[in-house]
Amino acid sequence: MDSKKTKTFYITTPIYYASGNIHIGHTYANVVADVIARYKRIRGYQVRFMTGSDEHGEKIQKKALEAKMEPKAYVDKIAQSFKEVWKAMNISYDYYVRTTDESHIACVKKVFTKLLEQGDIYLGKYEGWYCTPCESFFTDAQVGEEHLCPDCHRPVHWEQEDAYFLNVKKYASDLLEFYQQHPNFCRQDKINEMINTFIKPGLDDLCITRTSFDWGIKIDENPKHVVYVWIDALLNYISALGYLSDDDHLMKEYWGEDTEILQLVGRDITRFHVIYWPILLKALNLRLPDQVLVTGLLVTKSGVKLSKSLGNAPSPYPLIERYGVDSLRYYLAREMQIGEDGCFTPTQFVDRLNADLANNYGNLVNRSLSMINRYFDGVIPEYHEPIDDLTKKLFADVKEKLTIYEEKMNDFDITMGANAAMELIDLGNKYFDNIAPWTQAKNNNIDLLKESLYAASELLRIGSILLKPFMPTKTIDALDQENVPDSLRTFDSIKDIGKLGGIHIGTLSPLFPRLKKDEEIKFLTDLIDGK
RNA sequence: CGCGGGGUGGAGCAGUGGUAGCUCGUCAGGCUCAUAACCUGAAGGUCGUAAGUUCAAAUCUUGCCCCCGCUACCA
Repeated sequence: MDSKKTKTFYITTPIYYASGNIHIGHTYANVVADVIARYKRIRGYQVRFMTGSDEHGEKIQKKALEAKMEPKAYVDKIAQSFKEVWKAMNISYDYYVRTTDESHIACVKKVFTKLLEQGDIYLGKYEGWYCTPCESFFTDAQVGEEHLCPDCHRPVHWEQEDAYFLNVKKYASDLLEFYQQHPNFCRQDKINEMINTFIKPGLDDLCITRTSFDWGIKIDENPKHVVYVWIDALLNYISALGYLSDDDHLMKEYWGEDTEILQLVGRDITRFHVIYWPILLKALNLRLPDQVLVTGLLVTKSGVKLSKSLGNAPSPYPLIERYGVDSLRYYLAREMQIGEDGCFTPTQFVDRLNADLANNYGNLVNRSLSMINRYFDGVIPEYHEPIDDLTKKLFADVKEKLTIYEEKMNDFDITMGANAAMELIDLGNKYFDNIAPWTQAKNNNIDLLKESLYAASELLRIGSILLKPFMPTKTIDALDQENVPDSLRTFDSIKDIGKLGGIHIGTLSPLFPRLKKDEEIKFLTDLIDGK
């Protein structure tokens, strides 16, 4: 059925601003992307998964100054620290893009020149309320009626400077048409919000250069101008594919018409990815992504966004050390409803890990394999067609959950995908209770004992395969304990029921130790309240 | 009337016309293979509020109250 050509899939995360440390809010988006990337890979896609860092701008220049470092040295350090987090989080990105990469800089300059030549960029005046001591422009809303600087509270004055603008007005109608023709481009409520708030009142041309600082990409045509964040950061998605470079084979491969392109963005940067980025692509006569998936943000209980500047977001490291990376990944993927804001709370964290991972998945692995040890000296019984109705029903139910899992995952609803996998595992607990293998053993009903433990072995194998994208290491651990051969660990092998008989299982150890609720809540609360 | 999302048992959510459901928590029972786990059952909701449409509304209409996000060059 499948075409001979391998399907390609390009997935990107936001690139994070290199001004501080990564916190769990950032890790959330990358976990979502990683789960999707891993899922696509096991479904046979040729995947390119990219993340990176945005390393230019005034703020970074200031930060570097404070740290008494050259900006480049400063961002080198930050980028390195980001990569370390992604390594610790098991983020399987294929490429890490930095906006200070030579190739990126070259691409941005070429794009600027191209757009200037074709008339989509022009030189104009940028106007706004200017605070001289802060060297910053502010909007009407920011300065308020008093016309005071929102940072230092001193008076601001109306000021203008030369700046280049991107002619976005010209593309507004094209964009609206695109939205209409591609209802899956982005969630409809977000699109409506964008249309009503920004497009309908009339889009203003976007100011894309600054002269007030110089840590950025200087344009060849007028080097006192540096490219401001929009054009610089957004282009990462294609500069990293070699757009306009001598070697653009990746661009052809992953930004071609046949590629499925998924871009993850946080809700806070929706506008740039749903309005300006598509316009930029249209101006460059390039295709648009298939979908911009807006993920929610992690917020505190009172609804405040977790952020670097507020300092209210824990680092992922203590969580990884204490609970293991897979637990954190699972929690983020499962607890946060994708697309909705989610709230990191100690109670929910502990409850979720105990309920799903320790009590359900981990415990089922343990109890199933323990029985195989106890009753069959660690050898999985041979398969035969199920005789007992309960076993028949179990296999039917497994199939049903599997279908739901696929549906949800194909829609990138990883929250419900994880849920379906967990429900599949949970079938095993009810099945055991109904069959009561321990009773069958006492009654010497060996056939049913064998049938039930074989069924459980398959259930664990399938469940572990489904959970692989979420928990790449613990699922391997589970499959190792069951000693499943590599050939039966692939997604495609899920349908190969009946091949586990005769396997001598491995050494058992609890996958996820049950957490002591009070202790862990205290630990987590202290962590959030500031170390 | 700026735009949009939302108010469902203790917590988090599903549910777009026809006996109000899920997960966690709580309580009671069961089981003993397992990580004090697992299974079963129970308690607990007038579905923000007021009115309307309908044989029938959490679900449609309208008013009101409350929470949240966005409101433009702040990543």
